[in-house]
Amino acid sequence: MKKAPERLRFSALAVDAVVLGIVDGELCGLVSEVNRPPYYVNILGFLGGLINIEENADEACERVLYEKGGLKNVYVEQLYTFSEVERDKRNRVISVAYIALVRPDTAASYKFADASFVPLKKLKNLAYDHDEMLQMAKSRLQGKFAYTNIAQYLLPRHFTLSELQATYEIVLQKEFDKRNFRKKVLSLDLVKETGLVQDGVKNRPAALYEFSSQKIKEFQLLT
Amino acid sequence: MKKAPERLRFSALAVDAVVLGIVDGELCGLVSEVNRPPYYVNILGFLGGLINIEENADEACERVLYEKGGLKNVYVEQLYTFSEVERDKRNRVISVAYIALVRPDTAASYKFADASFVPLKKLKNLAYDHDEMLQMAKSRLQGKFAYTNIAQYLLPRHFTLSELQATYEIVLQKEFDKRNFRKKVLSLDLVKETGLVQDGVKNRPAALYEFSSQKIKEFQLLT
DNA sequence: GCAAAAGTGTTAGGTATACACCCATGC
DNA sequence: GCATGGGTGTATACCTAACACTTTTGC
Repeated sequence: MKKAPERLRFSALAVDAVVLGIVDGELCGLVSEVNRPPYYVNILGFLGGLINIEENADEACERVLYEKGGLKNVYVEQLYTFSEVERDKRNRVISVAYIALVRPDTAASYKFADASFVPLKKLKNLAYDHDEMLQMAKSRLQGKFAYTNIAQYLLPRHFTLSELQATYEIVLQKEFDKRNFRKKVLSLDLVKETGLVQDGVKNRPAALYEFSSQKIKEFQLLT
Repeated sequence: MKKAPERLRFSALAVDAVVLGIVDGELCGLVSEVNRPPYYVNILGFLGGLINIEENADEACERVLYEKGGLKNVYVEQLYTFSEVERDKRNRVISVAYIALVRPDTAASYKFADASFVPLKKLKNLAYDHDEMLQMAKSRLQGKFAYTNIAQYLLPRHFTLSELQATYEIVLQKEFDKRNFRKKVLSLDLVKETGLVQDGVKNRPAALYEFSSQKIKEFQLLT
């Protein structure tokens, strides 16, 4: 593979990953300290890194998630490409942004370098154009929650219907009626019983469910 | 604005535009001959071009649409970024793809260099990864038709409800009941009457409507 | 008066919403 | 036995889907 001719190669290419997960009932984003003097110091930003010559953007994202976040096998999807000329004040950098979703076990016990999960409502004044990235990631997630089974990537493999409902309520910022919610997810075949029940809880143990399909599938709106 | 350091600048950056419009009751894409020996000869592809150092991807797309397609003031939205290492066999090129929509007057009388509107079902074996781009553009358009007022960009400013219905049927490849369709679009306030009627038709003239909002707005699903 | 497309209402079935109490378990 | 969250049914309003005939115009 040849490089492009010199005059056409003015920009670096990066990926940024908006990693989302639920911690203590709140939707959180994974951020770390950005330290790029003189413009970006004492400021938070999402994980990001440059694309290498031998990889595509998806592969770069996967690598960055592992190298900078210690994350492997997480759900990712491309979000949007940010290309404002001055989006990085130091150099021209075009960034392909991704959304990644992690399950609660990963998010709750997260420990890697200086990266940490911070509730979205505390994520303001991030580095570069990461505020905009976050807004877009949030709307995209909410959109997909309504008509796909993407919620599975924010839940453990087995979960109770109350946990599922809580996940929807946290992401969509909206409450659901317990009975109607259950009827809906069951009638859509979104989830199915595992036959297992909770263990070690101090109240009546709930039945454990799993998603019917591991693949992203489209459903009717959960408004 | 400095360029990025040399070792980080291996790729050219391009935009490609999947321009869609309806001609003779068919959804068509705007393609032109690609002539890039030795790999891409006698083959069709969407309009595309390189991003310049002083512009962002949206601006590059707008410029390419004008320079290579003679198009101005058309609706555009970013679709997806294609970054496979070998997507262009000559050089490493990462491309930010866009969807653009043109109104029937533009599409029907289109004439610019060798570009032309070709029905989607005839667009096979396009250059680069443009087949994949087209599939993605088509699904995106169908998705947005179902829950936004994006249809306005494929219609004239004033249109009859039958034309609106035909547009939905062409894009979604699905027939609607005339009475139910009308009830739906009116109850959603998707469109409103202009008070005008058709002129010069040899049957009963239909009332002309316009979209209630010029901005992209979300609605309930038109399934 | 005929051809062509416009325009219009009703019914039935299904989906969405609102709402309150009993159940199983651990302590 | 009490505190905690689990689990369940019904009635109503609303929305969707199916369906056919009359109206207006140009020629």
